[in-house]
Amino acid sequence: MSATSDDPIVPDRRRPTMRDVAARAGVSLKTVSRVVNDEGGVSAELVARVRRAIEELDFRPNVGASSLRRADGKTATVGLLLEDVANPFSSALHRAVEDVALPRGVMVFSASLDEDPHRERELARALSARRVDGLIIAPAGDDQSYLESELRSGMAIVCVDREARNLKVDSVLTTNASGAAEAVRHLASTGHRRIAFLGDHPSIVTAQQRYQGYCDALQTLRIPVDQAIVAHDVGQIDLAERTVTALLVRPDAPTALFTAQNMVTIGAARALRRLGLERSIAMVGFDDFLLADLLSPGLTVVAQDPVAIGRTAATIVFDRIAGDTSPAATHIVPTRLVRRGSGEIPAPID
Amino acid sequence: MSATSDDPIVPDRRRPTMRDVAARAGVSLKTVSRVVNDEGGVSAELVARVRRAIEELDFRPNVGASSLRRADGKTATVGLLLEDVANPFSSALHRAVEDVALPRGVMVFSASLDEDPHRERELARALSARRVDGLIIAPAGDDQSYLESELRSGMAIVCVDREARNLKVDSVLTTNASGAAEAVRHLASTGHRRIAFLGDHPSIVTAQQRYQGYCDALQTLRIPVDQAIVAHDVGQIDLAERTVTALLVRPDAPTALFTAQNMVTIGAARALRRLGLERSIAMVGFDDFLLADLLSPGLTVVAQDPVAIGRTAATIVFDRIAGDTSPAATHIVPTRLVRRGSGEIPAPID
DNA sequence: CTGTTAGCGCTTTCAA
DNA sequence: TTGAAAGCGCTAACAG
Repeated sequence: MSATSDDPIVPDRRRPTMRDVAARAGVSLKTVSRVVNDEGGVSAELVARVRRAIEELDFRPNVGASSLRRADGKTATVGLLLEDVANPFSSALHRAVEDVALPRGVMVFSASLDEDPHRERELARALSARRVDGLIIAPAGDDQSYLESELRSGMAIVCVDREARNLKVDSVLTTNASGAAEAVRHLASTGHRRIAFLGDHPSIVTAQQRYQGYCDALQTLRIPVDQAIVAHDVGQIDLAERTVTALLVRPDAPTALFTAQNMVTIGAARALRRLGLERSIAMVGFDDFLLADLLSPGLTVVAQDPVAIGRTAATIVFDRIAGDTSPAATHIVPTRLVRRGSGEIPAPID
Repeated sequence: MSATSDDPIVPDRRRPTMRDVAARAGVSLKTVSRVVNDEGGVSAELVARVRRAIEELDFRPNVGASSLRRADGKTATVGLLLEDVANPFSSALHRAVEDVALPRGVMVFSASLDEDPHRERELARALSARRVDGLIIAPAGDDQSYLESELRSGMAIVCVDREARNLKVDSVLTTNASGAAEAVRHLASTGHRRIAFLGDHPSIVTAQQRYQGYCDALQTLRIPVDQAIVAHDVGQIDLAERTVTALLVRPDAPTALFTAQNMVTIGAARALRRLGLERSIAMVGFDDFLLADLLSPGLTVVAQDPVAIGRTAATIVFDRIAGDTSPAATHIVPTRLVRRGSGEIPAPID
């Protein structure tokens, strides 16, 4: 459905430039530049005249042109490459970055990588072509050496969620392994010994680290890892749902689930609900989400802190842009176990 | 926590330019330009030599510089101004815009307005200074005439979710009023006559339109609007929760709720759950969200289609950028009632 | 097919 | 305190 108004949209004006402003104010180009950039050293009267001309012409400085000539070459833009701007983890992180960038007059380019290494390189190239001052990236591929030349030519780069491979840059990470281990120990503390692992594709580093944490915890508890109740690569809701359903009808079904990714957790919750088992099978998910407390039982999770990750990464990027040349460092943002019910269902006594 | 590696990060190289590439390949600047832009009319041998030089130097064209000189002045960037990049509606829309932009080689600047008209103007100005080819905006303020000069100088502008005031541009809107009316009629169809309205601040146009739909439906049903069970400006989860709780302990409490915004719906669901009334009080929310089907009962909603809105808006922007000068039009993306249980609880027989 | 010259809008450098 | 000239990296317009 669509309604149409009357007159066509047609641009009818060339944008005014500093030259136009200068002519109108009866001053030189450089004086306008001084006023626009608050450089000082201009008489009050000329400042007023220039300001008025700017108003009248609706002049907007062209930051592209200014950064071209400027000594430091800064564009006052940064790039943000995330898994998917629409997922809750990414978008919370995005917002945190924005909150650091905007007060500094910096705009952010954002885009989604979809776990596609080729797409990662394309987008990094596109951002490089736009001369972003900084880049915050959650790498999709397993080799970031292609960013070497950006780094050497002065682009500030910080990795979030996953560290860069073959590239020395700052990174801001979650405690994936120890968080996963905590989830498993928590389940074991109420008697569970058959705890299933359901995670994303193991080519994703964080998925691997969470699996590692699962294995570590089981080993400490002297519980053997049983591949029959381990499922990798079930990172989509419906896939996770089907897998959990299949798992639970087995004779030696698990009594507890550790779901190592958001979509997996949701799929598993659906399966439990459909089977009427949500109060019998214990479950802890990795990564929190809105509404997890509204389900019945509430969903126990190991919560990440995407806002802290984004804020930290952005702060580092701007420090680097401002000239910090200290060695690259890794910053860890801890996870937190949030008990809501699903993770506190005890193992059957049998 | 943070771990440090060894060598400091220090830029050591000026970015190569076309001039450098030309020198290395032993050709003129213009030949490099031709190769970079696939203009054709260059011998295979020179193309190869230029390509090699580009590889060796790790040259990246500077789109800022090129757009400065280019006749059409295009920057291959668009701006996206949303309510909050972290909320599900905005971020789904964001992703849809990205999916239209990236295949065309266009990068997107995104930012959040937080319902702040001043912030809207600041950010629009920042995007204008970066010479975005197009702007997709969900207006926060009630006057967009300040964008007039951008429009006249050729920036393609499309509004989403809310229409522009005092500015003739395309807009892509949801059926707010009729969707709300459908929700109310749906509740009335199972006998409800005391249906509460809980919405966002009425200065927000969409909130107003949804309230209008609520009133319209009641009028058609010959049910008087009772301000005692109407609450505006409860757009935060905890506020909505408290308000619903207060509403339900009244002697003449409503038997059904229409919650006109996402956060309101969530707050109301929490209140119902806390009061143990989730199977007694009917409820329909405006705007869908992940997991609404996992609650018990499942949440009945009037679903918007942020992906369709974003895709439509982006397509229009690119048509405009490509030269479409037809009159501004309004495009409507319909809502859809999704029955999941909460909206089908009948009124008590009393 | 290839190259030269000028200039996009701005800041830098230097002179008045 | 003010301004003139040069040039950032690139493409347009024109020659050869």
